[in-house]
Amino acid sequence: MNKKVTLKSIAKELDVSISTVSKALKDSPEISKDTKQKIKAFAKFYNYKPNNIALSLKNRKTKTLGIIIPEIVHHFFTTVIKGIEQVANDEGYNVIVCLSNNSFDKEVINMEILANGSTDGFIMSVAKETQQKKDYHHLVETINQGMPVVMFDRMIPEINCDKVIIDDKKGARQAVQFLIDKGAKKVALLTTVDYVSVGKLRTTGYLECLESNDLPIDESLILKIEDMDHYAEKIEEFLKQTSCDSIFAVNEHFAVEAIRALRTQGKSVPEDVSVIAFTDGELSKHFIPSLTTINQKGLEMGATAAKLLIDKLERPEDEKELYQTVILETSLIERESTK
Amino acid sequence: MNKKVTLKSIAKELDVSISTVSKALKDSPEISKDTKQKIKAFAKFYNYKPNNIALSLKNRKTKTLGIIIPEIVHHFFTTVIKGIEQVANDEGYNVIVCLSNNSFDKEVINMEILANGSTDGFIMSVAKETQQKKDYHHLVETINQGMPVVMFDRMIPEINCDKVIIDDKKGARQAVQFLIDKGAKKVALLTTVDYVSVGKLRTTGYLECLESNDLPIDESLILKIEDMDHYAEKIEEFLKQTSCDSIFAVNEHFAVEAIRALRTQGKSVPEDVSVIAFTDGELSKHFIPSLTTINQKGLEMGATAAKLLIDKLERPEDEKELYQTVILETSLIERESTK
DNA sequence: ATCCTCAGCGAAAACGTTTTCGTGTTGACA
DNA sequence: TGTCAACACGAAAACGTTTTCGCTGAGGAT
Repeated sequence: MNKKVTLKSIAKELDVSISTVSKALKDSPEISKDTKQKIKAFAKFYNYKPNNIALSLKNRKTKTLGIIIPEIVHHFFTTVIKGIEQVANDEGYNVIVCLSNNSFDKEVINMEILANGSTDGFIMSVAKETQQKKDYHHLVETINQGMPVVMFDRMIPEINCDKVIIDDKKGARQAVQFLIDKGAKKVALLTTVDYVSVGKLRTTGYLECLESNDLPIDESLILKIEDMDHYAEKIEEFLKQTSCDSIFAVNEHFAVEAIRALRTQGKSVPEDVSVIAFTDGELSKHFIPSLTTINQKGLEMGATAAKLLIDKLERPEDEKELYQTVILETSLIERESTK
Repeated sequence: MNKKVTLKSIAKELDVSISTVSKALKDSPEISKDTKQKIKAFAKFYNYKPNNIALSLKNRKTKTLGIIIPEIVHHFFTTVIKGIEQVANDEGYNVIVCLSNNSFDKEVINMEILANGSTDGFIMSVAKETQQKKDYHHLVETINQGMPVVMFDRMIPEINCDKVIIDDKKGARQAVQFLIDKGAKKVALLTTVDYVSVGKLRTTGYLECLESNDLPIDESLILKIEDMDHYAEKIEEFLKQTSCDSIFAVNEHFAVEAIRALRTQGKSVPEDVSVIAFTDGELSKHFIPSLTTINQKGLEMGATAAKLLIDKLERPEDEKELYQTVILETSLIERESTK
């Protein structure tokens, strides 16, 4: 087990000073050709690599980005991570991932731990509980400490930082309009409770679209799901006592369960009922029928967030106070679940 | 923007030495009650938190685990990460995630970067390309440097380190036996090329099971898929020119595409053909028909890997040479795709 | 009055870098 | 021979901790 080689050990071995080794490896003109060559050869032979921790301490930057998300077993979030990772890697950054599991406390703890030197900045989608509690002290504090934060998807309007989101309201309108254009008269909505920001926005989009098409808003066509553990039952029950000609679901899981419920009721998709969903994931692509969806642009969102963050990190101190919100365009992907 | 408070700044402000501050905050008996109280109050008020980087440098440990996986937009890998994250967090560790994208070079680079101080150890599933090339120098080197590595799922038998895997061969036998017990005579196999270790093992399991049941091995019932970009077409073509009464697929995507292909041929699942798959993911659960699967135990695998790694990290130097391979039991989850 | 003890605190090294600022040696030149 | 510049290198500080050791002064014991 060969111990790690350091500048010190090289210096000792070659009987020069640490500074000389450091300079030689950086090709400093201060050092003579002979010495440089000797040191470089030695370093290469023993596979010297500078210690990141020491560098971080010295430079006061870690070259790593902290990602805090509510959940990782989730297609959208993983595509975002992938997007982040790609640009981060290209720019020489690593990513350290923490999960809040939608818990406020875990989100706070994770932020506090990472904020103490472990990362240069954060990319995050806030926990459901945080949105519900409206307690943002951890966010405010880390931002005040000069640590940049970029929020994506589930963000908090009151917090002053960079954001990258999609236009959820517009996406929802796009989806519902698509159904209406195909002749829908009674569009059901499967959504989440209002304190989830994106759920609320999509609900608003749905309502706005009905209104602008002079269609009546029928509360009995709207299901707001709170308990994510038993949503299938809720949907089945809901669909039993409502008749609609199409369904707009705010995520693909709701859509799939709706289709399953419809099928047990003897209705088929898209012949009897059209279904459209937000979030374009694995299920949407492979399900039979495959799902017409509004693409949430995970990859792009992650990439944009990473760019915003790195840009801020590499900018001089005095230019950091300008925050921007990037709104990504959604697109509608037509597949088999609508006719 | 309040700058970070350090021991130094506290010491200066309170007109004591840095050592005194450090000791006071650690409740050392060396420091008088009065002084301790004063310092603690000050530290609390200004929200002092020790700098992780400085601690890492001092302690020569970072309390973070490096995860290197081929791909993150993948249900199995994310469940593994979740499993790792849970136990890591409980033990006070963070995780830093790197993606190899199945590229040998990226795997090597990621390892080298993280190995220089950024992490205390690795949990990894090797890239397909690495398995193909059989170049393991990066693994050997980091292990030789005294950095523990735990491999999961796709592992390399020749490398001496902790491993956690499932018994792929046994799982495959379990799946095929299940089909045979239900009356299958012609079991088709949808698998990957042989250099993917788990693919090969599952193939072997399939062959062994047929043999032990005195069923003939029919090469025309076996499809080995290399190009993961066009597997759907391959499967469709394959199923057109083979007739089978059941299918064993080494992952759920192959299974789903098989079902789709069968359906276009006018065959239904499970009435005409039974389908069973490895890897219990989102698709398996929500597809219609839902898939009978062999559970790959992602969560458990991640948790076990993390435990093994942390255990090794916190063990004294001289006890580290014993490597173990944990084999997780697979379980068969019966759903709608088999009869 | 002298010695010892001990409480309470500070100095300094160490972790591995980078970088600034010396410092000694050489050679050229007057 | 003396001066000066250039060259090649080393010492030391700094990043923020922890920890060992040493120091000082007060108080008690003799």
